[in-house]
Amino acid sequence: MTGPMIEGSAPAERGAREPGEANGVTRQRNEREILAAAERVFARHGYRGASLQAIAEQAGLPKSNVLYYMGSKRGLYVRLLERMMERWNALLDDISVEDDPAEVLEAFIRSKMQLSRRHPEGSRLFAAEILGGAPFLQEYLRGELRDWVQARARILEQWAERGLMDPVDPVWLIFLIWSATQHYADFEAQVLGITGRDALSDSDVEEITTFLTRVILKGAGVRSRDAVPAR
Amino acid sequence: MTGPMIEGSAPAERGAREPGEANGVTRQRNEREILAAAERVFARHGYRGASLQAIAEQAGLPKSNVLYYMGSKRGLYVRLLERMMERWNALLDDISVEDDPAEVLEAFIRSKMQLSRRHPEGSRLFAAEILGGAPFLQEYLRGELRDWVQARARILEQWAERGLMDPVDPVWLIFLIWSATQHYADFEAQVLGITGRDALSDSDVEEITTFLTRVILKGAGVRSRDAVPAR
DNA sequence: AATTAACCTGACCAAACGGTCAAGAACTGA
DNA sequence: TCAGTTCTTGACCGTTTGGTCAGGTTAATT
Repeated sequence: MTGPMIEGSAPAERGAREPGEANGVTRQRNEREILAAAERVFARHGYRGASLQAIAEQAGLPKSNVLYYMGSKRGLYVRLLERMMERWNALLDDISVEDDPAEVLEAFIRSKMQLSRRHPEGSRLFAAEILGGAPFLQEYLRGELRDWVQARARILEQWAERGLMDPVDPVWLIFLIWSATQHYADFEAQVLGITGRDALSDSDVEEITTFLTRVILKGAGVRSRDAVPAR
Repeated sequence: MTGPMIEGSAPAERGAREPGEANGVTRQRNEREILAAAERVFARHGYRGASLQAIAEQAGLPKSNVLYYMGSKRGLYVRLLERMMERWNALLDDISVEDDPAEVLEAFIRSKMQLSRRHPEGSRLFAAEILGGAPFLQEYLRGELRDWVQARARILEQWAERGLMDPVDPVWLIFLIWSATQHYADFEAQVLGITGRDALSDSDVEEITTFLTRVILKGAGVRSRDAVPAR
């Protein structure tokens, strides 16, 4: 465990950076290809089940080349997790008690849904990590993410106190939104199998988002500050 | 692919069965131990990531013995999936349009929640299988399970027509219940990390069940046939 | 006491695993 | 042109993988 959570995560500060661009360009292209391939393979098979050989093949490179850029399997995996956490942290970063509950909750559902849709592999990678007991993310869960949830829970509580929504447990409510949206990435195979679709279209996603917004907001008794119940 | 979904699943029809009971007892005990250990390991690492060595260690047996009883890794995995599907199929097997929507939906949420609680490893095993693209369960999803969902969706639609609930898409509603309940098994590590608990107690589960029932039923506009809004 | 079936397991196998390394190819700025 | 860096990759290493097998122990049946 030589530096967990950081290991192979700072590709910028190594060697010279100024020398033109060409080598930087090559590195960028290959790293992008490797990260994309690795995200798919890790998402599908989990950390242990993924093989560098499979990742290399999907990236169209020899295995040695993957190790040249990423250092180790562990480092590659950690780097993917960190990238996904960054995407997650960008979500709903600034909300306050003064905001409109309906607007905020709809924005939360909508942006979470889009995160699952834009990065389905990353979403599944995260799910696989948690499913396996979160060996790499335990600190993050008990620290950063916990604070994130607690802060938003407090706001929900204050909304409830002001009568803007029912006095439901805010943490359970956040988990409800979380699971409902996460489901469409993680359980995609099940959703497609049951609905008989090949893929979810944009309009499917829009329909599901509207459905979730309506049911969850109504279920939590959210009253919009303006009488308009969200477009 | 020599006989998918069936392979190692009929241990009864082999050799003699009548000869007393002692050998049958040994077999039962060892198989139980192996299945339990395998469920844990497969749930944690997925099919590819799980090793027979790890399973054998957890079961307290040499690797050869595991193979003696289970034949192959594939067969063992399939057998676990089938066992989990049986548990699932026992859920909410007989409902009709004449039933009370509130009662049925609460029973669904409650029994699904208990399934996740009673068999968390099996639940995670199933999740890992779906997460990996459901290579072993595709037929099941597109067949049996699809029919199961469609049948229940039709009943929900009829309830909506009779004005017993809002005209929401019944399939999305089933997925919502599914994801919300599944979450507490699959994302247990996250739930515990964020809430700062060591484990979910019975009363936690009861509280969550009540919360989910209230929010989802209210959100779907379910009106109990009797005016009583579910105990 | 002898037979037979069930159970047990260490030794072994080819393949795949993550990772190392040296040697060369390709491109860089001077 | 040339030194210097980055990039590329096949060969290789020790370990682990799923699976086989022969030879053994144990226990019920005759």
